[in-house]
Amino acid sequence: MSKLTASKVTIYDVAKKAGVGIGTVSRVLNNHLQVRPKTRTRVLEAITALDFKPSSVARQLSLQSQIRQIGVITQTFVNYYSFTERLRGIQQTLDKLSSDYELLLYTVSSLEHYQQQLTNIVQTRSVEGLIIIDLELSNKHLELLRDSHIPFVGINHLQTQDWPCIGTNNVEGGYLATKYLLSLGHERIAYVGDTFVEDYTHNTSRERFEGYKRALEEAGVNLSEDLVQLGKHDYDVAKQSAEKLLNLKTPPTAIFAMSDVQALGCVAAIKEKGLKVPDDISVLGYDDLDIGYHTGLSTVRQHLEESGVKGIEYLLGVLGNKKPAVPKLPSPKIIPRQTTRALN
Amino acid sequence: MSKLTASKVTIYDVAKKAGVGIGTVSRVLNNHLQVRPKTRTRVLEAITALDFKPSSVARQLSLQSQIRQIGVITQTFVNYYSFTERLRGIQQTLDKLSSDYELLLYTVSSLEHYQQQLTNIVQTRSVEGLIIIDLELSNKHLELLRDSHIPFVGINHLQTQDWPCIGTNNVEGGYLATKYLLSLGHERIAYVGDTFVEDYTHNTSRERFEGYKRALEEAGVNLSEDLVQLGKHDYDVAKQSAEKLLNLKTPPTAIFAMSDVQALGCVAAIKEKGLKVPDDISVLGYDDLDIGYHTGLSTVRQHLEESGVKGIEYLLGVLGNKKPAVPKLPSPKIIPRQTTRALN
DNA sequence: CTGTTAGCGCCTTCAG
DNA sequence: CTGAAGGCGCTAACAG
Repeated sequence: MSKLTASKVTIYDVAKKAGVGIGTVSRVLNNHLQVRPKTRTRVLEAITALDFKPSSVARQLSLQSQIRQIGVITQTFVNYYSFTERLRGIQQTLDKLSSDYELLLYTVSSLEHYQQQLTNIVQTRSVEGLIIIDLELSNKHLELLRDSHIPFVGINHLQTQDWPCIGTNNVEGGYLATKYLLSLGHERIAYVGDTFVEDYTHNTSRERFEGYKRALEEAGVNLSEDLVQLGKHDYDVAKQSAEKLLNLKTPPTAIFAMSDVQALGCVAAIKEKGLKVPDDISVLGYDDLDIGYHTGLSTVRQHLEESGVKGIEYLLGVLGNKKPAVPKLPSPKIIPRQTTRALN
Repeated sequence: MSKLTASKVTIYDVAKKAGVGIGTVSRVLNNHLQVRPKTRTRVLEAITALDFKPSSVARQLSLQSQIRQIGVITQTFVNYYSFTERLRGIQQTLDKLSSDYELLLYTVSSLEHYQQQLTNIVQTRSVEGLIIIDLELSNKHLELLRDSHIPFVGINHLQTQDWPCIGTNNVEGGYLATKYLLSLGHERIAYVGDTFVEDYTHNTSRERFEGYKRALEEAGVNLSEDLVQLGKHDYDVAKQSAEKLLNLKTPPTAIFAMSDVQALGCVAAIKEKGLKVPDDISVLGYDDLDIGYHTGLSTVRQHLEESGVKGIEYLLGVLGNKKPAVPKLPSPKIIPRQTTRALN
């Protein structure tokens, strides 16, 4: 039978209950062995009886030993493959470079949520640095972060804005992808990607589409509306998009999907239709996820894991008062595998 | 030119520099708007000049508002697919059920590291609850955690030990998997899995192998050593294992891999050899990862995401002083897709 | 509007 | 071996 009240139990309560001073309680708590076994047990009993839990905050303040944490903030696990590979880079590098920091994971599911999290982070200062993945930053919140003096870095795209960001150029990636397909002789090239949105998330799909458009223009190929399929970032949705494409009067001979997962959806649709990849239709993904490698998917490498590595390296540099330049990632790169081939 | 010294700057320093009292500094810090704009700016200037960063710890102590965190501890991103799906369940459910907690990610790379992390967690009490994924718990550390009164729950296998654990029965899973292949007429069934180890990680591979063995025995099928290929948990390693199997005098007609990733490695090896899945050889994975779905892999569902959901639900229950029973997961379940078929 | 003061819960001297 | 007292950095309530 323990008390049901949740009111804070402090060492004072424990000391009183055990009939000792708080100093003694503190000593048994920290295993300072100069405590007579008997009193020690008395204290221990009092602790369990009262269900006492020491306050880590008070302890830290007294000890002058702040727990150090680095925050990672991203969307709530939609599109979590690329996030995971980035996180892996972050985690492993953090492990290698410093054992002082713990990783705190923030996820946001809406604009409000995002803003609330940012505000919260700034106010509580629970985190010494922040990595922002796949998310935009409004001027207001940019200022907020700046004022807080909490170092931060974005990961996804090239640094274009006024804040440090690590990633590759999505427009270039889309451009390269499309040029690659063009070079294989394809002209009816479809684009399967996320719906363009103007919200708190980085508009990756639009950027890659821009590159796609530009490459087509340069090649003098008409961009036909019906070859552009936008939808939710999801395997099944992409599969449906591909089905629509296949049902066109003149279906595409190649599909450029803005992510590997979506590309796999397209591949599935094509196979279900009884067609072959790449013999009948080529499919090119984007990301170069591990699963792309595992499935033989042709894709565009955007150096996901490395982006995490560089991101955390940069942040640790700032925190260490070296004034590092914002690192650069290699350009996106075509990785041809077994889902693309030249048009006969 | 800012100071290079890192010695703590406090509000007292700021107050002195700005020629005001600490109360005023606190007020501008917290936007208590009863500050004359002029003094406000003075304070702000002092803050930037001194590069003052308020102590979140002192603030929390004063406000009596502990930041609440839940820890997730696991191996450092080997085998991160299943971990990620579990984490997704944890994260989403936490988001749904409570906005009070943040997720803290611990990863361990060795036994020492693991023990150090646990000790650290217990001592600093930085976390109010702990989810332990794919990791074992020695009696010593079990006691450590118990003494700390930090609620914890394991995720991977069925509760067999003396501590709460959520997961499915791996022996049963291996058994079902093998029985399924037997029912398709296969007898030369290979097992591709992780090397058996006795360390801090949960010995999942051995458990599934146990089930495999049992099913073969029951069916009166001889377990031949050369059909058992153990190695690192890795796509490429599994691929090599499969290559070895294919080079046997009498290769297997079916492969049971202990994970989807390894199963995909086997599939790749078979295809490279010019053989077809499942026409020539059946491959059965384990996990039911999203990528299994994406690739049409036959597999054993172990309810990964749901394990995360139940894990965090349980923990939140304990933290909320309801005394929840340890949740149970549905049994492992065969998910036949396109990589298994009956032997002709 | 602003300076001063009393804690927040714990750890660490310093006496006894 | 143990109790008492000061202080960690900050907030909030209280006088001015």
